[in-house]
Amino acid sequence: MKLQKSFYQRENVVQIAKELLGKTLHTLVDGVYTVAKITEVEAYSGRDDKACHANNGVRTKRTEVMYAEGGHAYVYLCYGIHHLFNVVTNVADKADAVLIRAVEPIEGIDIMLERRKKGKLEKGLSSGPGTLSQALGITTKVHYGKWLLGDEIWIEEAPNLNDTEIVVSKRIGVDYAEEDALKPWRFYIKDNKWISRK
DNA sequence: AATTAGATGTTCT
DNA sequence: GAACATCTAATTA
Repeated sequence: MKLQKSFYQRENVVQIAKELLGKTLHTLVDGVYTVAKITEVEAYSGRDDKACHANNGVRTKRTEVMYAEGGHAYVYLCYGIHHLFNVVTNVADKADAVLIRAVEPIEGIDIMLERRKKGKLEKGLSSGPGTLSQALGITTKVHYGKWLLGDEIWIEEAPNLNDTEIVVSKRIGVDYAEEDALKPWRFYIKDNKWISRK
């Protein structure tokens, strides 16, 4: 069962980010189906968060989808190489989003190995925001602005985790955001090996 | 084990 | 031109 609009369009991005842990991310690209469990996420807020690309109304071609209603995919190119996948949340014009940072491969593993040019299943296959996108075939070209209730990319329901199974930390790679870099908005599943880093 | 360089699109200066 | 929500392979210690 796909997560519905009502899940994405709530107010609290941080809460949504937490609840995404343990859910499954599904992609169907070029007729190939893959599934992976979300193990690590980060929340970004469109207001009062210097780490967010769309902070305080910054509106460019790249950030445009973040201003759409919750339930769209925000995919952008990082360092000119990596496609990073985000889920837009909240109602239109708020520009909140959740970055998916790591996943655990569930289905279509042979396809992921091929896309990543790896010989065997190992941590490096999909634990990291750039590598997970490559494993699942997510690209800016195909997925930027896609509606998450369609049949190319979507997330399916799963029970929420207990707080005791979730580890909280500050976000990765956002030191330039001054005091906002300290926000405890990164969450990952405790004792799961599919994590970008401790 | 830790550090570094190189890949390179989009945005801002 | 510089910085950036990164990853990998190579080099140094």
